Amino acid sequence: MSELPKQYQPADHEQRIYQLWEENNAFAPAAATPDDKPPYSIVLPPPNITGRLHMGHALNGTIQDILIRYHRMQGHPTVWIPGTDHAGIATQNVVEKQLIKEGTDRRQLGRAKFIARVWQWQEEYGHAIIDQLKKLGSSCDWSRTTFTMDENYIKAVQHAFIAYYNRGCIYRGQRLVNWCSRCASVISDLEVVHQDQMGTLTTIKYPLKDSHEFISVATTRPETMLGDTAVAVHPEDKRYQKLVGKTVILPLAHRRIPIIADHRIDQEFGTGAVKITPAHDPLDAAIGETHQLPAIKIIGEDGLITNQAQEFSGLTIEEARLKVIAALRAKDLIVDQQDHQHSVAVCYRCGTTVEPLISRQWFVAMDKLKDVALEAAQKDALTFSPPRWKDHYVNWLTNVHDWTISRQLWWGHRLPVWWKKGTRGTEQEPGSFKVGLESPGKNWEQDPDVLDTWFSSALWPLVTLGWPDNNPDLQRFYPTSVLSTARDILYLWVVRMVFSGLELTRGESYDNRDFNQRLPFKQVLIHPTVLNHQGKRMSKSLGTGVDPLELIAEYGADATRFGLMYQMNHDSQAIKFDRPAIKNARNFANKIWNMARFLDGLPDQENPSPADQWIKSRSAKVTGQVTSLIQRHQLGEAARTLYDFVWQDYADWYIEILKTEGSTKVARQIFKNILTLLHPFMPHLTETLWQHYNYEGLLITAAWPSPADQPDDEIERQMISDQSIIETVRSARALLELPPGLKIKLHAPAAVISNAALSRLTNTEPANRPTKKMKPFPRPDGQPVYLELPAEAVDHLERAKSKLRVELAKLTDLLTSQKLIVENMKGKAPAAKIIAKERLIANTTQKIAELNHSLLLLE
RNA sequence: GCGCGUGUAGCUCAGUGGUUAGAGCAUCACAUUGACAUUGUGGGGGUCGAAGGUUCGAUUCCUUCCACGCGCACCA
Repeated sequence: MSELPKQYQPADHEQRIYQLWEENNAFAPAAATPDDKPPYSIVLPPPNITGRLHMGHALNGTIQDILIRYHRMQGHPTVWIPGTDHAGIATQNVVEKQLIKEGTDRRQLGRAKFIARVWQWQEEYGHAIIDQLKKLGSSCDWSRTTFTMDENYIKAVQHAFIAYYNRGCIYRGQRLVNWCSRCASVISDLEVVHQDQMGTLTTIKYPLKDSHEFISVATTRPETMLGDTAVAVHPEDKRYQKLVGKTVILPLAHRRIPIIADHRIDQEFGTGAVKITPAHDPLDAAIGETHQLPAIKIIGEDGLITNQAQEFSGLTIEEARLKVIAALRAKDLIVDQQDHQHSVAVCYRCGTTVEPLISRQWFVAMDKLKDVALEAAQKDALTFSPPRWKDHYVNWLTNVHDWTISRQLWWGHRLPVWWKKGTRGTEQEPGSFKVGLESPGKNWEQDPDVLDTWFSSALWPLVTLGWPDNNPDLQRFYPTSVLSTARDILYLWVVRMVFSGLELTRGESYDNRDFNQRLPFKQVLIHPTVLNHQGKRMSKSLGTGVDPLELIAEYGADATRFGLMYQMNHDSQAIKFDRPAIKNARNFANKIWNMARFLDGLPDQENPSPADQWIKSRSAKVTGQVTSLIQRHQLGEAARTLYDFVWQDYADWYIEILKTEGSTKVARQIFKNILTLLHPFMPHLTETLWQHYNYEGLLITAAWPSPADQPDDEIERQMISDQSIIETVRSARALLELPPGLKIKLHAPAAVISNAALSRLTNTEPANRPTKKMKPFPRPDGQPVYLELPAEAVDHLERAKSKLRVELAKLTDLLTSQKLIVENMKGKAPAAKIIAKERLIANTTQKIAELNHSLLLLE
């Protein structure tokens, strides 16, 4: 056995250990299970190829790796499947920016060359984040690494589209959608975020036909009046009831539009009368549908005013707004303009204001898919941790709208849709396409659109396991065991995986799986968001981020992992990142390292002590607790339990006692158990030491311990009592300013710790009985330890006395109030409670007597 | 606007209807040339966000309010 260096230097071991695991194929699932344990599987949420490892990845990676390593050690055939997402818009943006720097753009390049450029980019940079995950120690089965644009993935996506289409779950329709003019694409409702902005609320007079009267409407978007097809009021609005059914002449456009009544109008807002623009506003579209109003599209996909609006045609929205207001003002039709705060829809990728407009797109019909996904949650076949996320899931799915899945981008999955040449986008459109893998023939061309990135991500657990083939992997590892993710993609991704999985594994080809077997995963773990120390979002642009790679370089992967876990509470929504916690975890790693060095240097010693029994009991208890905590996904609590056990019980107490007495065999056995329990949290350090000791095989595939001994509550109680002796002596020594080197006499009866050890830990000499020269110092339970003090210490004795008097006063007050409470309790509280309280009073009374006695002897 | 979460020591967080509310970090004092200064020991530090209510008793349960965070929403 070689000698360990004085400090644990992560950089000297991490890479070497990781290679050792890879060389031994340790990340692959075990083939057979002697005791028939069920398979355990997790799919890694695929990071975007444009991404760089951030704290969220580091946290989620650690959580998943702990679960994977724990189950692997428990003997389950375990697999963690990694991969990356092609991230349509994000990646296209990155490459487009590159092109702009080169002085060109994608349109000049053309579609085929542009796609080639994206692939080139992907090959060069797309694996960066995977390499970074390895640095964390992630034990993914890299042989299964999947990219959402792999050949088989592309096939699977098309297969899914076709299956959905054939079952009526995908349709092409003309509807109001969100248009991002910068991305030049439609985006789904979930890709829109709302931002509060200051704008202007303009009130405009609309003249009534055959009258000199007006009806005034308020709007933040005057330019859309060009597309108005009605004015709406609330049916019960007394101001307008007599106008309902009349006609107004729409200024500028000179069209006749009706005044209608609809209960969705808010009488309180503005003038209570609203202009209705069905082609460019969601509420107006809904009202338009009810009242069968025409929709006039006055804003096009290019973000410019269409030729539906004569002299405004070709203007940008801002230009049109100014021109409309000027024209209205010229006709004296503006009543007033006020500052107004309202929320504006913007694209979550680029922040561009989203334009609602009517467009023909492809949609997933959610009505057909949501019910079974809801049922899964309601019947708890799918569970959430923390459980409150179930409500969010149910609520969102209950109110879900159809999902717009086509995108007018170039980078992504092409739709398996074929058009008769020249028919797409024309009035003859319906019926002029076919859906299928192959082109129907010469005169057909493939739809140029691509699918929403989330459409392919939604198939992730399926395709990574071989779907659409019902192959052995799918049979073995599907449904996966848990899905761990951040909350911000619950709707974008998690929900969509659930209904996709449920729908696409139906039927004979999949052994007529029942409902539970069709879910992509059984449990959803929503981990906290890592915020910076001020509780603000970590953001690269604001410079408020912490780079996990930098932490790994400075403190090591294990410290980064353990420090994160130590801070985490799985039920809370945030972690305010605390760098000292990572440093502390680094110190912890070093502490363990030095415990190993100490054991290495320790000659074998069989000098049995009750302390051996005590540490065995503690170890057994902690083994049980940690197992149960991991099982319940309470990883933060598990880390803290281990930390306390290792540093306090094992290092500070047991090893210190071992310097006097005890069994090195027991010490080594417990240390081995510690390495095993700690392995999921600190894999490199523990494996390094495991190899150092030449233990059998690799720790990564070693068996998870079950408690080797019965916890012994009695000995643990005795040990706590013994510890209080030592603490009381140390406290007294500090209080009386006794020189640390000075040996004094001590009398105190200990049960677990021998006199020799006691003597060493307190720097005292044992005395068999209290002599007259000895002074009593009460322990927390009131029982005294006796110390024989040197002459100079007696000067400080007054301190001990006054401390004791303060303590006595407090206890006397406590006793009085306790007696009062128990009087009040009589006849009101349950008998058992009263008895417990009375016992407490007896204890307090006895303790007061003990302290009084001590005080008397001190005087 | 509706909903969810959080508020406990200087900081980050545990915890509990009933004894004197805990930990880590930070801080202060002391120690240390044999596992470890990435160490050890001891100390100081909190009217548990505010106000009401339920209860013999509330930091804990309920209500309201305040602050912060996060969702959802068709406020034209």
